[in-house]
Amino acid sequence: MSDSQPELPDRAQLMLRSLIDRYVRDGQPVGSRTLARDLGLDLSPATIRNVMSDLEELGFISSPHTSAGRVPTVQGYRFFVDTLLKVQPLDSRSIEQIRLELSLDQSPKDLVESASGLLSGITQMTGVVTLPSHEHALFKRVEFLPLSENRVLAILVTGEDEVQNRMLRTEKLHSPAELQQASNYLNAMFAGKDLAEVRATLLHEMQETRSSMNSMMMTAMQMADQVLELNKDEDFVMAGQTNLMEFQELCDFDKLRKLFDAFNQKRDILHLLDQCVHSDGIQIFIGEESGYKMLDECSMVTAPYSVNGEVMGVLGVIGPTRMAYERVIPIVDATARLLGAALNHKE
Amino acid sequence: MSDSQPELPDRAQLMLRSLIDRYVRDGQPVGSRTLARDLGLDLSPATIRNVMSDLEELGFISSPHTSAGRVPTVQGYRFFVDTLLKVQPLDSRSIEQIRLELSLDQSPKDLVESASGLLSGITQMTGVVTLPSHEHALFKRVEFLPLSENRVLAILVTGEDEVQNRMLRTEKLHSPAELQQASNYLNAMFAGKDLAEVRATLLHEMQETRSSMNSMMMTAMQMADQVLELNKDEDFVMAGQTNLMEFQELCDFDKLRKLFDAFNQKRDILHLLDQCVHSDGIQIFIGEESGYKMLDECSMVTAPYSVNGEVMGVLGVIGPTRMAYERVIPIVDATARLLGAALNHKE
DNA sequence: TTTAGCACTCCGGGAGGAAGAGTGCCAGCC
DNA sequence: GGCTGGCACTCTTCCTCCCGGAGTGCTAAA
Repeated sequence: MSDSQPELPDRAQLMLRSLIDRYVRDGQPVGSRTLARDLGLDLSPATIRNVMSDLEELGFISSPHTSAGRVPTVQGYRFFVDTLLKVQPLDSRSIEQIRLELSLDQSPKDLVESASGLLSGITQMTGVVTLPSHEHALFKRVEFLPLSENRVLAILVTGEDEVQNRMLRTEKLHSPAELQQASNYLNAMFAGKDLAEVRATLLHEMQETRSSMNSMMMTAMQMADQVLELNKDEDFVMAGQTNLMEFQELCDFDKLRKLFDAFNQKRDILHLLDQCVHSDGIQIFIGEESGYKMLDECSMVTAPYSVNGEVMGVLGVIGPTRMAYERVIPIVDATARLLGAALNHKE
Repeated sequence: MSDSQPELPDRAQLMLRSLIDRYVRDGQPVGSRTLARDLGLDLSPATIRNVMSDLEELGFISSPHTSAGRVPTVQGYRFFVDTLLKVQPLDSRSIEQIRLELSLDQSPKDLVESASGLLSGITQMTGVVTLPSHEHALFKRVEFLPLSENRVLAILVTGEDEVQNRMLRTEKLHSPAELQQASNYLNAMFAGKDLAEVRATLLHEMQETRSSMNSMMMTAMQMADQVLELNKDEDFVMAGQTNLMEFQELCDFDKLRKLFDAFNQKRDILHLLDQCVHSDGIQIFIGEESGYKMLDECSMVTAPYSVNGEVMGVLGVIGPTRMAYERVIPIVDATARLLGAALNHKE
């Protein structure tokens, strides 16, 4: 499949390109006459029809019914995106707009909100941004505060003063002094280390040196383990869901409902975004490619964003399959870079 | 107006009631024949028509067009809700379901999520619950953690171990010992007091005794003030927005979009909910009564929920004007009580 | 290889008509 | 005076039919 059409004639490529352009703009099936005009070459509709027929044979376009022009198929979009598309960099004005918006003094959480707002605002589709992962943040310190009964509040400070708290339930009551000792011990041991590494060390230590640990160390270890355990919960932020209601191809209450439900559920979307974390660079799911029915008529363009070379999360845009990929891709790309940069200034 | 029809004949009331019942069930304009059958009395459609004509005159019902039966107006619903409705308590099975769901060990935030989920699940409409106000929580203790530069992390523990943190920026660097001193001072001074009261005392002290304070006290006061300052942000949680897509009367993309946008915006909804905080008991906005265009075809049934007699927030249901008020009201009512109770167990 | 011509197909919209639902009003009945 | 049957009228909804437009595929010729 991958190399059975390495030599799709230039003219056919040009036509596919032109057809997609046109279809993206109008949302109407494109006929041979229209295409002939758009193309600018001096070809008659009849000629165009022949080539279109070839393109249909190859599965790049299809017609909704006998007399209705052609529409790109998923494979058509795929070919277009993979080999026809030349992504031009985003114009500097838009870049400045994004940079400006993200340069305001904001917490990481707010930055992420801004980014998704920007994505949806600029593209008029739905923006989505995962919260930055803490997995590889640096352990700075941990403090334990005794609460009532056998509950302890753990405060974990990471990286450049990101704070998380966890409520722990301990088996026995600990005095403030004990807790202080435990945190001192942990802080001395782990300060400046990568959280994932801390966790690994922790597990290892608890297995290997269990017998030789005194009870304070043991307590400290167990509590630290509890603190880090919950550290993997992922989440994302969305904006502009309702923008999707403006696209006729999605104007079906049933489909739309399934889509919105999936947005609220978060699970499936999260799973999809997860798949994009490790594809360094732009990742695109077109229509059914995502594997989720509710996204059958949608595409998703994503890019990971990173700080200091470490991937922190993913952001992207969800819209109808018929979207202006060459416009969306640079937007997503730029936003990812600029969000990374903005987060870096924080850290 | 209010007493020009104190004496709407019983039969007319019965008919209005019956008509609304029917309309709520079917969503179709109700004709005289149908109503005659529903009513059970031995009256001919012609008689019914006469009374309907009166009800129309009074503004309680109206007909979409000449030959289409009648539909309740907002005033019709209002009259129904205010004087015709007898709210029967919720059946014990549903109550148990709610109680059970809310009795799981959850944080207040999770409880609120559960409550809105329950509201939307049971009613098949949209559930909304404000987060419990912290304004009158009890001050338990505060801790300050020095971070880098001149930033300090303040941890405020209230009530029964609710934790909030705030990042403070202080003018000068404080040593850990100073911070410890400050928190000791504040904890000794305010433990067990109401947050609002703490705030008031704080402001008062800072004005009155400024000159006689030593710098440590001053610092402590200022930081405490900063901590409490941000304590008023309100927010709510929604569930089941998409349920509204199942109602034909809302199946207009434009209206639906405006509605969903308002849900995401939060501002207007929050404002509406705010109005319901102090109406002790069920509050109902029918159609345009809310004053917001996007809710013109919707109604909202709310009830405040409280802990120990102190109102903590509001919850409610948003659905089409044509909703089964006598079913929804007890659900909202019961959920409010049970949420209050569940939060009380926490506190 | 390209093109003009032609027959064919299918969608969309408008016209027309029939059926159904409901109304208002009137005249008669209890 | 209230209730009822009857009747004419209105308005929506749905179906069908039909036509025009758009676009196709095929063929034959340049």
